[in-house]
Amino acid sequence: MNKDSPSGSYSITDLSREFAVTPRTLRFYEEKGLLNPKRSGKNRIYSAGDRTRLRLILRGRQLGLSLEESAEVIGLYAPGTPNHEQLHRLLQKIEEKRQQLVSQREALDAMLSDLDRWQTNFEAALKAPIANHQWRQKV
Amino acid sequence: MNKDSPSGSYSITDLSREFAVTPRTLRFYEEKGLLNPKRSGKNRIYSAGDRTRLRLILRGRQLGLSLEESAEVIGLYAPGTPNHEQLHRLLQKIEEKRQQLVSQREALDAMLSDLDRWQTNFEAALKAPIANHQWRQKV
DNA sequence: TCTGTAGTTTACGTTTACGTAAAGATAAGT
DNA sequence: ACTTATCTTTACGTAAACGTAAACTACAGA
Repeated sequence: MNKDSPSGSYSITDLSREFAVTPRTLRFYEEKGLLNPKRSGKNRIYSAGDRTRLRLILRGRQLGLSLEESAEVIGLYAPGTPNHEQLHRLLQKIEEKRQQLVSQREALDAMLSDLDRWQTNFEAALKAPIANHQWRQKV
Repeated sequence: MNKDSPSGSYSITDLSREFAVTPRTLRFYEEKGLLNPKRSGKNRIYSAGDRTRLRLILRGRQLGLSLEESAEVIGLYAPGTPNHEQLHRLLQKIEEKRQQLVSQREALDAMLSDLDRWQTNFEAALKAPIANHQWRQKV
């Protein structure tokens, strides 16, 4: 089945291409219970829902969620009547991740300013040709 | 040696406590060539420089750098005369990480807006008590 | 002297997220 | 009919970053 089959059904290669993952990855996600494609004989046949779940999983991955965490998240999209307590847990996890991003950005900024200082020192030293080469041995 | 020993020398537990890592981690970093503490007999004795290197490593870790990448980074701080080409590589790596953070933030935003939409639907459904429970089966 | 605390080395174990190889079935193209 | 592509399952391999256990040394205090 190619890109746009009748009302959204995809082969394993369709999805693996669209999302730039290997078929192995899709089978692995299934093995872990994150996907449950129907079968046409032995062949996997993915629905539009499966495709969306995959997108969610990959979105989680991009965020640094483990597959287990992603499973928890997509579990929220599935049930007809969502659980309020689950929702709370998810929002909490999202908040954690947000904090993590903030923290990472701080690390990045610290690194960049380290680099700036170091580069400045370096350039300054270049301008004072034979001068003292003792900036700081303090690494 | 406790927290403030003569001109900065630290035991393995000093550093592991200060940075909230296990001694095992410090030995592991040494095994990987990221740290090179002096020895007092068999015992490791960390200098202020070692401590700074550790901080850099952990900063990298927070950023999601591998130890190998961190090694590359701290290699830049070490040499008396830094390498211009190395610097370029580092700046490039930093830029990559910045992009990664941007991308992660996008994923987070997408997730949050998904959640918002979903939550809105949910609340709306609650207000229309016995109404039709067919929001979207499209997961 | 006994016990506790901190240090050492060596080495195997663990988790996550797949990669990769083997061996075979099926369908399409020539 | 033969080749090629795509699919399947089963199963072992891998890399990173430590954890954990074993077995031992060294020193400090009661």
